[in-house]
Amino acid sequence: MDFSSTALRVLRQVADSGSFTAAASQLGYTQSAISRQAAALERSAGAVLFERRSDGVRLTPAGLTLLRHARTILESVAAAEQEITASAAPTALVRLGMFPSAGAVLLPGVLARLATAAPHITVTTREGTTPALLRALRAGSIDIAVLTSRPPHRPSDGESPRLHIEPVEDTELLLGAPTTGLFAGRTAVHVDELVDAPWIAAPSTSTEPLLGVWPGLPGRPRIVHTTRDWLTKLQLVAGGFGVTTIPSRMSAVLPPGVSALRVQGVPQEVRRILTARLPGRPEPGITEVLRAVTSAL
Amino acid sequence: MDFSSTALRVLRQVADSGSFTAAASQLGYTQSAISRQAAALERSAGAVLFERRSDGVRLTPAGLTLLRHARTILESVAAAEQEITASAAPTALVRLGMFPSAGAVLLPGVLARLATAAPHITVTTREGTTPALLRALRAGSIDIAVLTSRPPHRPSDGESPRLHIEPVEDTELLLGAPTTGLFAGRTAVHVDELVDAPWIAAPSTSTEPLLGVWPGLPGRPRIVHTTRDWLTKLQLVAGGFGVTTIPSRMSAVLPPGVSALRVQGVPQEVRRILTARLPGRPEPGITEVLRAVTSAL
DNA sequence: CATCTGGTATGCGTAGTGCGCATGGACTTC
DNA sequence: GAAGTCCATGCGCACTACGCATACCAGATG
Repeated sequence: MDFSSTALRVLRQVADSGSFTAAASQLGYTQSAISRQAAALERSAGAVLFERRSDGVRLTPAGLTLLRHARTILESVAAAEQEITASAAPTALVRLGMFPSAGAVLLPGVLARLATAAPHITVTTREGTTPALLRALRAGSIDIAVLTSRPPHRPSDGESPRLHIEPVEDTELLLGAPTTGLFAGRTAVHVDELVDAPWIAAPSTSTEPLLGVWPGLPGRPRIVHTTRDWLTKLQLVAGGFGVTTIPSRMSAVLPPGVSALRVQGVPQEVRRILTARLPGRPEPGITEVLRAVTSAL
Repeated sequence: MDFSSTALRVLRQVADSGSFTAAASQLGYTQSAISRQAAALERSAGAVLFERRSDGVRLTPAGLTLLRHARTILESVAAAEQEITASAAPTALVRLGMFPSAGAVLLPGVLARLATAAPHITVTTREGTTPALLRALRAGSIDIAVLTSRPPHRPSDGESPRLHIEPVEDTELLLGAPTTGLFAGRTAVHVDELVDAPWIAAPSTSTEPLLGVWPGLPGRPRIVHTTRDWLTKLQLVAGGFGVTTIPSRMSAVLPPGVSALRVQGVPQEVRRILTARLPGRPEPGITEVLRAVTSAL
């Protein structure tokens, strides 16, 4: 019989929320994850803890028993956390989440700016997709999310609490192509030249609009490599193995052998960079970091 | 900040034992595992908890703080366990650990015997290597270990507590070969016929004496397939893709196409089957299962 | 009844974690 | 300095956690 504190938190939240789905959105997980956590908890407790009903979940007697202990355990955990972190250095911590290419193109600028403007702030970062970052934000595991969106820039999702969203900059999607070869010496290409191009894309989950390939091309694109890592992508392009899309700000950090080209013959592809945070008055450190993100661009 | 109860148990045991190594053997882990658990615990607590000294480990102030809370948390966990299992059915549970091929050749017999002789006993089983089973036994996560040993049958390991070990049966190692083909119609082979045979072995960790290949053959054996699974092994043999060693008791459950042959020209290879349990007077359920194991053979 | 709208379970694929094995470095003891 | 402690760590493997997509189920609504 072995419990992790996350499992106990799940139990508590399910008890408080009355359903797996609600608990999931409170905790920043998907419903699937909560369902499995619940099943695992029952397995490790050796008893049925949840009574699944058509309108949600209620705790069985065994579940209520465990809940009682879970609350005291979680209190102890919180107390321990309190005591231990109290003795540590009191530097302000801001947890930043951002879309993957932000790490290369704007994180260094943000950190550099903060190092002089607000050296007492410690920034930790993590990467993620837009939905993952929004979940993390609502769950309180990050303080700021740096996102991209494509037009039309509707308010991302309709869940509550409404997030405080602020546009930072509109940027243009460009084509990353080998400096030598087919497009050598050019500064732009026509979209018709791309229909049969070999693309280097991100692994897609069939739900996302296929990152890395120019949007709206007719037919099925010819994807020759897939990788999540930007350095890999760019080195593949430099090696002449394909082309990929790049945000315009990334042209500042392209390795030798890769050129950024505009694409003509179609309307500009605009990507908006924006920040999201929970509503209400932010802590001063968060404001400081938001300012650094805005001005680093 | 997220703690699993195993991590807290590790903390407590390290505090009580005074070293990672001692805690490891108490808890049935390797030293390596404890070292990593400790590092992970420090990472998740965000503080240095252990002071590594040349003669062991002592807790830092932060470690002592967490230890205090860990004890109360573990008490709550134990209390929860108590309450929940108290309301469950009071069937005796015996946890059996055994070497891999025992599952096929003797577990069915043991369970059948128990079903009539002691139907109130619930038996759970797991497989493992001899050292893993001995660790589990000492750690209290299994009640009985069913092991094999090869001569000389020395007392397995010298650690304390001394285990209560009882031989069950001596059995002979045989050769599993395709019924048709090179050895068709034979009941025995000479060891010289095996020097260039294609072997189907278990994946070896270079520390074990290479299971599945006849021991003591000159030269390096020609291993054509490796698998841990007995059914796979036997089906490969049946298909004529190689030969392997089998314990003599398994000849009762060989699939069609596989024959068990004696090996001549060398002394019999004897494998002893034995049971191990912690010393002292065993619970009645354990005695019952031990008796079933002995008499099922 | 058909359908829709809440809910939970589950197959699948992937990234991450836990752990054993082997080894290496630091320190103590003889 | 040789041997015996101890802890840390690279490697490989199996397992787990989780997200996505989908299936399924019960009650409300047409």
